Amino acid sequence: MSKVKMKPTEAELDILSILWEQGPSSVRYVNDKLNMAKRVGYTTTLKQLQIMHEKGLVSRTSDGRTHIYSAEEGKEKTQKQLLDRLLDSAFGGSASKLVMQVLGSHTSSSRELNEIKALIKKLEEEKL
Amino acid sequence: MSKVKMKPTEAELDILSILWEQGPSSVRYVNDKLNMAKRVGYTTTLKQLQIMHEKGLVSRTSDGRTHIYSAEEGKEKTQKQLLDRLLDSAFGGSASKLVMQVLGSHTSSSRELNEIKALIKKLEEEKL
DNA sequence: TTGCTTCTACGACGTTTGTCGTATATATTT
DNA sequence: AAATATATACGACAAACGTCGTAGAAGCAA
Repeated sequence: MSKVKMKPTEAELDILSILWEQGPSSVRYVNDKLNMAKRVGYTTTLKQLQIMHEKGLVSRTSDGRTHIYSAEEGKEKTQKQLLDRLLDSAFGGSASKLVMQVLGSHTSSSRELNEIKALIKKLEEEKL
Repeated sequence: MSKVKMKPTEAELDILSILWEQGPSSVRYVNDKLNMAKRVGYTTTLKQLQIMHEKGLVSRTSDGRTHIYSAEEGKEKTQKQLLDRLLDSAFGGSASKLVMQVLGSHTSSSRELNEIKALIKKLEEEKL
C-alpha cells in the first residue's frame, strides 16, 4: 500500500526522476539511463526498484517476465515534500528567503522571470 | 581536510540552525535547544558536535573545561549548497520551477513578495 | 539440444547516520 | 571531605543506504 509519508532517498530520487521523465520503464531502461550519469550495476538498480516497490514509491506491471515500473506519486507532490523539508530545516520556514537565495545564485531566462512575475501578480490579487 | 565538500546531514543541520541563530554555544545549550523540538540525549549531541568538529563543520574554543562551538560555514553558503543539491536532484536544475513550486504552495507576505519583485527587477536590469 | 543472454529474487556486506552507555576527570554543593 | 553534578572522550550498536554477487528461471540462437 502507498505509504504516503515515504521520503525518497538520494538514489531513489535519481530513479524517480527517470520515471517521471520517461514514464513506465523496465529495469534495463532505468539502469541504462542511470549509467549515463554514474556507473551502477544492473542488480543494484533492480534491487533499488524492488525496495521502492515495497515502500510504495513505485508500482509495477508485468510484460512477459519483465517488470515495468511507474512512479506512484506525482513529480510535483514529491518535489513539494522535499522542498518543504528543506524550507523547514534550513530556511526556518521562510519561503521568500529560499526564493531570494535560489534566484540570486542561479541564472534564469527572461521568460522564466516573467513566469515568476506573473505568479506573484496572481498571488497578490488573490490576497485582496 | 576538504571542509568545503562536506554536506551536513539532517541531524547536523538541526544543530547548525541553532548555532546560526544563537552564535557560539555550549553542548549543554545546544542540547537543551534541541530538546525543545525532539527528545535527544546529552551525549548524542556531544558526539554529534565532536564529529562535526572533525569534519570541519564547526570550530570550538574552550571556556574552562567546557567547549564552545561555532558554525564554521556561514548560513547562506550552506543553504546554497543544500538548495543546489535539491535543485539538481529534484528539479532538473531549473531554478524557476523550484521557485514557482515554493511560491505557489507557501504563503508569503506582501512585503516578502515585494522584495522578490525587486530582486527580479534587478536581475532583469543586469541582463541588459 | 546446447549454450548464451536476460530476467527476477535474495542474501551479504561495507558505510553512514543517529543513538547511547560507560568511564573518567573536574567542579560544586553540603 | 564526601557526595553529587557536569564535562569530555570513546566505544558499541541498530537501522538505513547503497552496492553487488550468485542462483535459478525463461527466452533466444547455433
